[in-house]
Amino acid sequence: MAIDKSSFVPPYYQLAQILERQIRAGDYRPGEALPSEAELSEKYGLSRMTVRRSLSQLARAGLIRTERGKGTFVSRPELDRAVFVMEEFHKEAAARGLTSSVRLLEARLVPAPEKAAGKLQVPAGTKVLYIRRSLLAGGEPLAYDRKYLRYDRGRPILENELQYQALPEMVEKHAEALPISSKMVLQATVLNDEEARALRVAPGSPAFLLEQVLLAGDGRPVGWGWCLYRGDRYQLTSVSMAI
Amino acid sequence: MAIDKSSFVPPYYQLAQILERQIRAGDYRPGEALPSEAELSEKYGLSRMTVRRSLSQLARAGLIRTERGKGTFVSRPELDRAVFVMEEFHKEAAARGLTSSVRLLEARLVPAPEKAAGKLQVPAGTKVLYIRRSLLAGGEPLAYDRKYLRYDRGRPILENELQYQALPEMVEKHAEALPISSKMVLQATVLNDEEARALRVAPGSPAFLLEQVLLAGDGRPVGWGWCLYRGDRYQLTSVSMAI
DNA sequence: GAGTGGTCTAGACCACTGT
DNA sequence: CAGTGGTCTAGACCACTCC
Repeated sequence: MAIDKSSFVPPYYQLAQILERQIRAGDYRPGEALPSEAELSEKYGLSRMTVRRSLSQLARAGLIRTERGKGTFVSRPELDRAVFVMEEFHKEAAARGLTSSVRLLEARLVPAPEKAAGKLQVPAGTKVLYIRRSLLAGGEPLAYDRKYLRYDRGRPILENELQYQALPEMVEKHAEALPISSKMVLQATVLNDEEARALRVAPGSPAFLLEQVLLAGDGRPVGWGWCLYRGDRYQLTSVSMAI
Repeated sequence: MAIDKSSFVPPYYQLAQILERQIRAGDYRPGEALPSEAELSEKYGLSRMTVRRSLSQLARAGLIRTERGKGTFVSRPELDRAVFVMEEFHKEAAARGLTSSVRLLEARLVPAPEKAAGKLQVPAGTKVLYIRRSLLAGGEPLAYDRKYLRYDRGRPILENELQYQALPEMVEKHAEALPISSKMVLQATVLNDEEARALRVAPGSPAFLLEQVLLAGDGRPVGWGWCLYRGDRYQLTSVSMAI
C-alpha cells in the first residue's frame, strides 16, 4: 500500500483511504494507537502537513481522535448516535424524482396572536404576515406549512411570489430584516381535523411537526411557524460522515 | 481588526472569527466575493496556508464556498435545511439532567421471523437473539426498544449486561462480528396498544420510530430493530455548524 | 497571461504527556 | 528528557477561469 503521486487523487486523500480501510478491516482496533504522524510521514513519503490533513479528515468523520502529547487513536464507533439532515423541500422532492409545487392557501396581514407575538418579540396585536401553504410532491400533499413573519415595510404581497418561492426568499423580500439563520425543533405528533384535511389523510394520522424560527443577523426573530410532514410519506435517513 | 499573535487563540481561528463577524454584519453579502487568499494573507500578515485554514473552517460551517479559479464567495444561508443529531440514550439523558436506566423486559433466542431474517440476511428460522427493553429517563419510560441480533457464539446471556449496557457493547459481546456502523431511519408514528402500554401513554399517542441496522466492517448486517420514543417527551433540535 | 483556489514541502517552534 | 500532536511559514507547482 503506497501513495501514487501521479494519480489524480491527491496524496492526502489516498492516505486517508488507506487508513480508513485498515481501520475497517480491523488492522487497528478501537482504542489502539495509529502510527505517529512522523512515522506515517516517513513510511508514505509525505510531509507531515500532508499526513495531518489525512488524519484530520478521518477525525472529522469520527473514525479517529487525537490526543496532544499522546498520539492518535481509533475511536469506538458511536452506533447509537445518528445525524439526520432535512433538505429544503423542493430540493428533497427533486432528489426523490418527484415534481414539487407549493399551493398558497392564505396570505394576509393579521394582528399577531399572543404566541406568535411572543416568538417574534413584537407587542401582541402587531400586524404580521400570516401564511398558510400546502407543499405538494408528486401531485399529493406532503406538508402543510403555517408561518408568521414580521412585516414592516408595507410592500404589497404578490400571490405569485408566495406560491413559487421558498420561505427564505419571501422573508427577504417582505420582512424588515434579512434572516441569516434558523432554529428548528422536530417533534412527532398526530394530526387534528383541520391539519388532516389539508394533508388529505385521516385525523389522528402521524406526522412530523417542524417548528421553525428565522433569525436576523443581529439575532432578532423575523419569522416563526410550523410545518407538518405526513408520516406516511416522509422519513429521515441517517447520514454517515464521509471522509 | 488585526491578528493578535500573542493571544492564546490561534491566528487561523481569529481570522475565521473576524470574517464570520463581517459576514453576519453584512459587510460581505450573500453571493459577494471575499478578498482573495493572497490579499487576506497580505492584509493580516499571515501565510497563505493559515488563511486557507480559516477559510476552510468557514466553508465547513457553510458560510462561504470556494470556486477554483474564480474566488471565495459568501453562501446564501440555507434556512430551510436542518441537521438533527440524536445522541446515545444515556448521554442525551445526562445532558438533560435526567437519571437514565434500562429495564430488560425480555431476552431470549428465537427463530428469526421472516422480516428479521431478511434484514439480518439469515435463513428464516435461524436462531437469533431477541431483546425487548424499556429505556427510562427520570424514572419514566422514554423509549421502547426491540431488536434482533445475529448470535452464533453460544455465549450465555447475562441479564446483568443487557440492563446496563448500550446495544453496541451487547452486540460486541454476543454477536459473531463486531458492528462498525449503523444505518437509521426516523419516522413519525402512532402507538398501538402494546407499545402504548410499554411507554405508559394512551394508545394512539404520537411517537418517533427509529429503525436501526447494525453493520459489520464488511457490510454484513449484525442487528436490526426499532426503538419508539415518546412524542410527548422527546424532540430533536437543529444544530448549527460552529466554526 | 494574470489571477484564482488546490495541493505539497521542509523546516520551525510550541504545549503537552510520559519516563 | 524524548516523543507526541498543534500551529505557522515561505515558497513552490498545478488546474482552472477570465480576459
